[in-house]
Order: sequence, then C-alpha cells, then structure tokens
Amino acid sequence: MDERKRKLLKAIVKDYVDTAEPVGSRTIAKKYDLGVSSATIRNEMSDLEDLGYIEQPHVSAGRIPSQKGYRYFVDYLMEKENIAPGEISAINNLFSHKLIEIDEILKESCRLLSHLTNYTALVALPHMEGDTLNYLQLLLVGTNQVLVVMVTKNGLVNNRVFDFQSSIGPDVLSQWEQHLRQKFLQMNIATVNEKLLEEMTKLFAGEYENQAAVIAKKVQTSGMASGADNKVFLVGSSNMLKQPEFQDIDKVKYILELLEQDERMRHLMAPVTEGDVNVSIGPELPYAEMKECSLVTATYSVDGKIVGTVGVLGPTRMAYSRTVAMVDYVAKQLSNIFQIRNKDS
Amino acid sequence: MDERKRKLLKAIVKDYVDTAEPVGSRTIAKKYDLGVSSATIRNEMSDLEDLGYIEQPHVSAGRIPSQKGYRYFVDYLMEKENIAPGEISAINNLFSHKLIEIDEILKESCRLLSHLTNYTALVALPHMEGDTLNYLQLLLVGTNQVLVVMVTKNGLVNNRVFDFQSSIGPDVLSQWEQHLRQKFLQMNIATVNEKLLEEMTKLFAGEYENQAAVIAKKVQTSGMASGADNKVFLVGSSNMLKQPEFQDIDKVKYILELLEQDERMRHLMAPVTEGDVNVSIGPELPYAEMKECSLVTATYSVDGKIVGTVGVLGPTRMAYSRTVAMVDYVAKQLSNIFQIRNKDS
DNA sequence: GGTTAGCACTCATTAGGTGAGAGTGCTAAC
DNA sequence: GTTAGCACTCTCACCTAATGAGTGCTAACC
Repeated sequence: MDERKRKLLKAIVKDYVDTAEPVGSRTIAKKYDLGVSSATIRNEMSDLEDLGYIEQPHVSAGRIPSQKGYRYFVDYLMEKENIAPGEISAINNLFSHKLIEIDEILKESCRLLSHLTNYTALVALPHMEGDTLNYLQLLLVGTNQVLVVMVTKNGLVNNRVFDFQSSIGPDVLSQWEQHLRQKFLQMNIATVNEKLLEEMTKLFAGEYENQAAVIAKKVQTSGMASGADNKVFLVGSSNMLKQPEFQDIDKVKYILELLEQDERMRHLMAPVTEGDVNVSIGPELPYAEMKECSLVTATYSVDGKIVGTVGVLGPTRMAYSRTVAMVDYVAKQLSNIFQIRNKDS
Repeated sequence: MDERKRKLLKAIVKDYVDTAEPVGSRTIAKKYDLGVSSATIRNEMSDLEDLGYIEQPHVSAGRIPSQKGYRYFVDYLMEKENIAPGEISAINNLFSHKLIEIDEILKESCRLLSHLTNYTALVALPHMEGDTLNYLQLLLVGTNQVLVVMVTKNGLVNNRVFDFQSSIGPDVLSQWEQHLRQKFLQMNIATVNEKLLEEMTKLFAGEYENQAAVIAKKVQTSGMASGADNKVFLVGSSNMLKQPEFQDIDKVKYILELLEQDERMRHLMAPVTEGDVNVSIGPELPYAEMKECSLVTATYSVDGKIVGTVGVLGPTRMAYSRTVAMVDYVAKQLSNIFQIRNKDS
C-alpha cells in the first residue's frame, strides 16, 4: 500500500459513503485531485481489488469498499472530524440539566445521537460491577407490603415491593433491616445480587417461612439490586429504512427483528475496549443479519469503574469519521456528568 | 343489506384477510357455500360496491373491503372467536407470577400479545387519575442527596433523587417530610402533580432558596409523582414488515417513524371506551400515516378507576375476531391481577 | 323477477427483447 | 510509469406481446 493507493482508497470510501453508488475510475479522476488519469486509477483499482480492499458488485459497475477496505479506512485513513458548533451546543445543552434522572439522561443521549447521525442509536445502562451498595432501607407500606430501597455509591436508586400475606410489625422490619445492612452495606453489587437470595431465605425462615420461596423467586427473576442494569435503550430503528442499501424489506426485516431482542442487544453492547471508541464492521459483528451494518461504540464510566456503553448502528457504508466523533463526544460527556454527580455526594 | 349481502360481505372479508388478495366472484362461489352462482355474486358485489362496503383496486381485480366494509364487519358480522387452549394457558401462565413488578407484567403482556397475534402490541401504563398518594417519605442519602419515595394507593412506587449543594440536617428533612405529608397524603395524584411544584418552591425558600428553582425545574419536566405514567411499551414493530401490504418501504417507514414518537403513541393509546374493546379502522385513526392500519384496544382497570390501555396494531386487513378476543382476554386478566393486588394490601 | 350461462372487454402482471450507458481491462503509444 | 483508445460486459430502463383474472352486460331460463 503506497501513498497513492491509500489516497485512492480514501477517495473511494468517501465517495461511496456520500453517494451510495459504486464508484468508477472516471468519477474519481474528475472529483478527487489525484493528479493521474482514469486509466491509471483503473490500474490502481485493479491492484486494490487484488489486495481485497475493494470489490465489484458486477463487472460493469464501479468499486465499493470491502469489509477489509472499511477496516483499513477506519484504522489508518480516517481523519478526526470536528463536530459543528451547533451540534456541540445541542449536546452540551442536554447535559446542562444536571438534575434529571440517570435514565432520562441516557434516553435523551440516545435520542440525540440518533437524531444527529441519522442512524440507530443504542445506550446500554451502566453495568454495576464495581459499584457498591451504599444505602439500604426497608419501609413498611400499608400493613403487609415492604418496600426495599437501595442506593449504590454511584447514585443508582432501586426499589422493590414485597407483598406478604400476613402483616409485619415495625420491630421485625427494623430487625431485618439491621441484619441486611450489616451483611450487605459497602458490598460489591454483583456480590449482593449473588448472596441476597440466600440471605433472605434464611431471614424469612420461621414465622415468614412460607413467604420465603415466593420472594426468593422474585429476587431471582429480576435481580434484587440490578434494576437499571441490563436494559438497552434504542432510538431510531426506523432510520435503517432510510438507507438506500436497505430498501429491500427482507434485509431490513431481519435487522429490525434482531434489534427487538433485548438479550442480543445487551450482548452487542457489552463493553469492549474501555476508554476508546470501538468500530465493528459488517461481518465483524456477531450476528449474520448485520453483515451489512457497522456499529460504533464507546464506553462511559464513573471513576473508571462503573461502565455503560453508547453506540450507533448504521450501514457499513457509514460516515465513520462523523459518527466516531459524535459517539466519542457523547460518551465523554456522559462520563463527565457521572463524575460530577459522584463528586457531589 | 339483506341476509345474502351480509353473508357475502362476511365471506369477502374473511377471504381477503386470509389471502391478502382481492377476492373475485368465482372464488367466493367455489370456496363459500352461498348457494348461488358466480354471476349472481357478481351482481350482489356490484350492489355492495355501490353501497360503499367494498371496492376494486382496478377493473380486472377482485374486490377488497373498504373501511366502511370492515366497520360493518366488526360491528355486525364478526363472531366471537375462542382462543385456543394452548394460548389461554400461555397467557394465564404469564399472570400466575403474582409478585413480579407492574412494569414487568405489562411489558410481558405486550410481548405476548405481539407474539400471539403477529402484529405490533402496545401497552400504555396505568393512568394515575383516580389514584391517591398513600405514602411519602424523605430519606437522606449521603449528606446532600434527598430521596423522595412515594407510593400510591394502587401500589405504584415512585422515587426521585434531589441533589443539594449544601448538606441537609435530619431535622430539616423531617420537617419537610411532615409538611409534605400533611399537604399531600390521600390527595389525588393529578392534584399532587399540579400543586407539588408550588409547594416545594415555598418549602425551600429561605436557606435553600437557590435550590428551589433547580428542583422546581426537575419536578416540572418529569412530573413529580408521574413516573410510571405516560410511558407506552411497544413490542413487535418489525411485525409490520411481515404484512404483504407493507412491502413498500416508504409506506412502512412512515408508520415505524410514527411508532417511535412517544407523544403520539400516548395519544393513540388514550383510553376511549372503558370496559369494552375498541376497534379503530384505517382512516378512523388520528394519523394519516396509519390509514392502512387498524388498532384494537381495550382498557384495564383497578377498582374501576385507574386505567391503562392495551392494544394491537396491524393492517386494516386484520384478523379482527381473533385479535379482539386476544386483546380482550389480556385486558381482563390485567384487571384481575391488579384487582388481586389491591385487595391484598 | 330473480338467476345463470356466455362472451366481449379491461387491465395488471409477466416474460422476452432491445438499446443505452456505465465501467472495466487490455493494448499500444507516449 | 502513464495515458488514450477501444472492444467487451453487464445492468437498467423501456417496450411489446401474451396471459389470465375478473368484471359487466345480455339473453335465455325457471
């Protein structure tokens, strides 16, 4: 790969991203100033094809970048794009309302990303690994409902109601509370999730024994302290339909079906490289249905510990430079916000 | 509309729903036992067309039901369909886990409805009108974060964190708490939402005055006691793409875009007729993009008061009978569940 | 008078055929 | 090494004809 080939590949990617049409040698010669004729470009293109960076849909069409071509572009050729001032302020504006809920912030970030990029945006809620239980309180609501309120060090609030068939006295309640606090405060959330079940079963033995199993089940199915965890917000899936490569209903149908499966989205958004922006191109994604999609993700963190992911999903023919810049900026701002929140408390 | 015309219209609707193809006179004569020849059916069809119940896409195609035709079918011709035992038990099975969260129950209902009908399912969370604030507690989390926990009579839990810039003493807190309880306990939720802002502004005047504005804003944007309110769950929008009438990307694009707009979905799912199932056909829906869709909704309630909506959105060529049965059954089961919950406490 | 068979007519859909255009690869000259 | 020229390939858009589904009308039938 000499310099001219790199310039050519860059031009091909740029043009294809812009036009969604296979790009021919004459187009390159006219639109991009490589200082050579279309014939030379044809020769170079032929080489690039041999090397696997570009391919031809059919013999009389122009070339389009292959997965390898996009990869090379993203890794070596792409220039950092500046976000327009207007867009910067749109993002900052969103984050200036310090007081809205975490959920709301994330959902709004998602909406914004989708809107700015015209692709589909995803946000995975913070993983709670590394977060600790900071606050636990049992409240008696009515005569036989117990409300458990938990707050983690990073400020995630979670609550759950337990219905009992018999009424519960305040003394029993505070006894339980004390016990649970002693056991679980300052403990890592993951460990809490793991051990809480066992502990509650023990706790409710005796007078409330018949309740234990039911409550155990509830804890098990929803993860006592998880709550905000393992959700994925998704905004703008209809943007997929706007892409010229997805005008075929069948193609897009499988993608949209995939997007509706929470489990898979969670997997897709599992944090990869911390700190930096990650780009997965077409076949690099774990689902065959998405072989014509690319995903740009970045993780956000609090104190370098609790980690969530924001991402943008679009066609492989994606405006990588712009998208990376957006995702990066939003992730950084999210980290900032959560940093600030943390310092406040 | 004599009996024969009614039978004919019914046959046309049934056949068109099954095949998605315009239905001709010969098809009817062969497949449905009306006891007359295709020529007679042609004459009758011509009458039905003059009456506006059916229409012809083009001169050499069969007939399809018009909006008026579907309307007549739904109002007068449709027979109550029985749900298959296997499906009944699938639904009941979902509702047998009494203890899972309200949100979870609703989301699962949505998923199930979508799965059973192969259309798009929607669930609007309970409106809280008629519900009252039953429990309010302020908890000090950290030194300058206040957690407000509210529980309504119907068991909806809501909490919100407020960050203060200066630390708050327990005495101030309990003073606030007492004040808020006095003012708002037993009050209708709608009224709470209305007056809480004003009250808190008053409350925080003085020492915490500079906080008041920020908190006011937060209360205003998200509705202090709303929380679960005004959300709409939506499952299976990709099912739209499976319908033969929505193979045109442009048609379906506008529908999917509409589905992504929370505000409009809320409007769509605003409870109409309480108790019974409501069917809106094509142009009867408030959005032009949905003129080829139909929506079947039913409300669910607790003590005949707090009301949410479940619904199924599909093409106008929808299996109305089956869909109505499903939506009705799920709504009734939801009401049951919430009834039980309520009696428990 | 309602019902039916027969038939001419309409129009969407499909298949096959043609020409234009885009783009390449190769060759030969620069 | 670069470029102009040209034959070649293949898609796409357009046209045409054939097919067939379905109707509306007419005249005969019960």
